[in-house]
Amino acid sequence: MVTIRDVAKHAGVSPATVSRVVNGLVGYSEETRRRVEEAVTSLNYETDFMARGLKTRQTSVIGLLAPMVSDALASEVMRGVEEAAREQGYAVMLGRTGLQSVFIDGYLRTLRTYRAAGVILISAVITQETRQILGPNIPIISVAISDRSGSPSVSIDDERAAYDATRYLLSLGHRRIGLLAGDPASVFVAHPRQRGYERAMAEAGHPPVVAHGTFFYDSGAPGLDELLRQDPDLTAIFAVSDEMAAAAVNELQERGRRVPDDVSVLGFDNTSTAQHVHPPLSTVAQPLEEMGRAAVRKLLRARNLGPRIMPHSIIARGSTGPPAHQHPAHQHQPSQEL
Amino acid sequence: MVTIRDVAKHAGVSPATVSRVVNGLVGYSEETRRRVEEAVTSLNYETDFMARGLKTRQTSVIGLLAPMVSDALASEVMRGVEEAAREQGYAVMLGRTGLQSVFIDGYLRTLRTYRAAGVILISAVITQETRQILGPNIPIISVAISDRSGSPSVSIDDERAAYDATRYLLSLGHRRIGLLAGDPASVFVAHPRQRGYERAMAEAGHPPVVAHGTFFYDSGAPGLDELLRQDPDLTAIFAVSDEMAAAAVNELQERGRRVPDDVSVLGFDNTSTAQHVHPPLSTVAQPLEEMGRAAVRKLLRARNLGPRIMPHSIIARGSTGPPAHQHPAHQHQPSQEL
DNA sequence: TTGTAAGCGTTATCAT
DNA sequence: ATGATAACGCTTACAA
Repeated sequence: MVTIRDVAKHAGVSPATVSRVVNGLVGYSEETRRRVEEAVTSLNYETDFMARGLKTRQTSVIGLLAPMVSDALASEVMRGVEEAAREQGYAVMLGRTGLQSVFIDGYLRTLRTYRAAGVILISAVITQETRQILGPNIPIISVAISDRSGSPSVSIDDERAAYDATRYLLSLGHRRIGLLAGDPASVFVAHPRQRGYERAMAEAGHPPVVAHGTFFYDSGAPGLDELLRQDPDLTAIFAVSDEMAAAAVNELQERGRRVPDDVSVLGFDNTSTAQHVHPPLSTVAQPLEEMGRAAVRKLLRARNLGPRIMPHSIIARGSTGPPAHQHPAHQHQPSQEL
Repeated sequence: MVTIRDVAKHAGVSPATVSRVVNGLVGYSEETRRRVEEAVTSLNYETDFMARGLKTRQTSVIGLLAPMVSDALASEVMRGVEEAAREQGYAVMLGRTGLQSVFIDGYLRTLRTYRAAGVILISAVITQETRQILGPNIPIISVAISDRSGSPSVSIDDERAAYDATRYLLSLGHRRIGLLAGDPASVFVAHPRQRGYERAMAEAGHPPVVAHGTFFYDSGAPGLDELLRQDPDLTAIFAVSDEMAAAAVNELQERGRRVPDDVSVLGFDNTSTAQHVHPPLSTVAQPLEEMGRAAVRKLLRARNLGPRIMPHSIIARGSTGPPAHQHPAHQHQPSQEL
């Protein structure tokens, strides 16, 4: 292995000077710089991160903790994180965490002993304990989750996004809109999304119709079933994840109902799943990749305080449209544009 | 920060002894062990990986390089890698690589200076250059790619799997089977999969019908179009990725053809995509997660030589069935079980 | 502008 | 069975 001393010898300077040049500090002549750089390339020298880390008490690694939940979502964020990290010269250390915080603690500890430059949490909330394990020197930030604690975070306004999405369905003329919600106990974003829906429905004077799923595909069909049991005349389904929405579309068609002619379906997150169903899913988009990039930048800046809210948007694809007509027994409602 | 000296002092022994106990080496009395362990827990001591890495020239880091291609596939493998690594006390350092090897070289260098314990390559092939950058001390292994070079790898037999898949379609009674192939130039598995299909078709005495896509969803519809142009009477489509197969299913239905009644569709990889289409995709399954786990184990064993072939299987779901009947102009072929 | 030297926290060698 | 001590390769005061 070629060390900094080898380079120093080759360039005829001291190790200290080599270190200065390599790290772009000040305090050497142009001529020296040239000679050192020549030596570096000709010897193919590379800084030993272990030695540097031991000395500086910092490494260029960013810890990235992602849950097993909604892989497609985490994948998008990860892409953004990885790209931004690479551009800034950081490596990404990956940990997959379940819903249990058992693993997350372990990872946090590992990250601390590796002297990580920072930690990014996808779809998980920063607790007191989290902060405590990490100690005061390692910053942490959460992504894609509406954090109410005021901790550093990058996310959309989930409540508002769900509200807007419901308004969108309302503006299409729908009145009987069912919510395929998530389990608030296990997934944090479930709660604000449900609140947004309920607020929009309340404002419009329509009763909410809610069933709970797990965010995963498998829970979509049973959830739809439950919704339809509560109100067989639903003309629109709003699912808080694309996977559940996709399952709803497929199950609806299985039952002989056309999408969107008979029932509209709206998803959430704009993951790749949304485009793989037929018709493709209208959905609420989060700028996932950009959120990942933003998280890295925010983490690495000194001022890493408070939440950062990113814009959401509603992408209308084929799975939503105006309602055909209400159930024969009910009054006919012409579709209305808002 | 609490160091090994603090523990030594607390336990009334030397740092060397603490090190021996912590690392489970020999050379200390039962009584000493007890005292040291008490000190470790009561001081909450944790080994500094940087210092250890500097000294031992090794860290418990496994580098994981995944392409942007077919995210769902990489995700599955990653899960297996991450789990196995954690169980063995290793951390995973993630790099996403494009199809270009530009990034991969950079990551390899980073991994080397971090003194990684080993490197896992998903869907990418180990080249001479790769090996050279890594040096002789860091083992590397590729996953989910049929490597012909004899380098360490974990994969299925892609040629054989495609052959078996085609035979499966043949056994259902299909004669006119189109292949939605991948681009052999950009994705390595494309080639053996195409060969397997061609071999099975040749043996059965049927002409191959081939169109090329990119493995991604978007290339599915155009690919199907091309296939149907070559032979409008195709009764089965075999796509070498689930994404292309999903696109084919959707496009087929868009054109008013029923799946599988009019046309059967078979996918490849058994990613989550396969279950999100309607009807759910029959597909060729690779034990992706298990392959990830196997890769970690193989990497960490001393004897890490040659390829390891994992079993593939064909999962019949709703998208395949016997052909209804041939084109009216042709002879009727009763469906036949093989 | 440049060099010397003292660690960073650990492990490994060599005594005892 | 245990302890001194010397590295590992780097950064950083402090000197010059």
